[in-house]
Amino acid sequence: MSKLQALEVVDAGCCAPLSGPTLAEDEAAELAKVFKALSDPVRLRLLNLIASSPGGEACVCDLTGPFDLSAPTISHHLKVLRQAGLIQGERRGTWVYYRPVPEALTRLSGLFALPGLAAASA
Amino acid sequence: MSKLQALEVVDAGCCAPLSGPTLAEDEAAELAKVFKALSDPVRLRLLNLIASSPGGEACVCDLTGPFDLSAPTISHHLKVLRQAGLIQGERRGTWVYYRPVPEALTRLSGLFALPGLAAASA
DNA sequence: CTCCTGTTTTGACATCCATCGAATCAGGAT
DNA sequence: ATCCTGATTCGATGGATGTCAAAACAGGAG
Repeated sequence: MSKLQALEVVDAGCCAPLSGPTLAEDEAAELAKVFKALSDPVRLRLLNLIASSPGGEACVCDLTGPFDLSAPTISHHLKVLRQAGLIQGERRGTWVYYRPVPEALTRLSGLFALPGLAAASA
Repeated sequence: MSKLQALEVVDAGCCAPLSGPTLAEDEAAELAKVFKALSDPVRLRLLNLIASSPGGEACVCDLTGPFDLSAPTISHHLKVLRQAGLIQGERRGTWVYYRPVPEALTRLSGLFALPGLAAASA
């Protein structure tokens, strides 16, 4: 049980846009978990910090500083993001490094694609 | 105050991807509200029903049936989606019709765009 | 081995949220 | 005017969630 990259979210249908065919109840429930993980400002900033880090990964030790929160709280938020399948962690010696899961992000991107629209800026 | 399309969410920066430059605290807070609105299975299905309706809009009277929930609860969820700027409502006579706000959806789509990736399927 | 540092888990607590019934508002019909 | 139906708001309640301190775990250094 020391696997840090375990995803607990079932990988349901990948790319059907929200404006597509009817969303099944279990698909909706599964997607809701992902959005719940994103529904906290701290987790959003954590994901942003990780995704924008050079090398595509960030050490937990660098993620605690930017916040006025205790280490357990940061660890809790990282766990939520991990269980949502948005990030994955790896231990290297003393430190743990997190990186985004690209498939999860691109999947979300496709979710909001609109049928007729190519790109609507502002 | 009978305006049903009032958006209470400040329209912060439109399209900077999550993997882009550092997310400011207030941007993160504002975005978190939007994701919180999406973090409920019922609201996800409501948005899906609305977005996939012929004519791009759906009557509230048609949104109550698919759920085993009371009308006040559905109304509550619609209000949350509305206040997040994801849908907008209009009263026509006895009935109220909701439609998605395209800019809100395309903005979210851009959020998850990955720097190097054009499109990663599956 | 014993420390020490980084990270996660545990347990508790305050706050928030989804849901309901009852009441209220909006608008058409009689 | 009075009714009736659709939709929202109000008030209450059980359950989920963010936060912390304390404890436990992981791994390197002395």
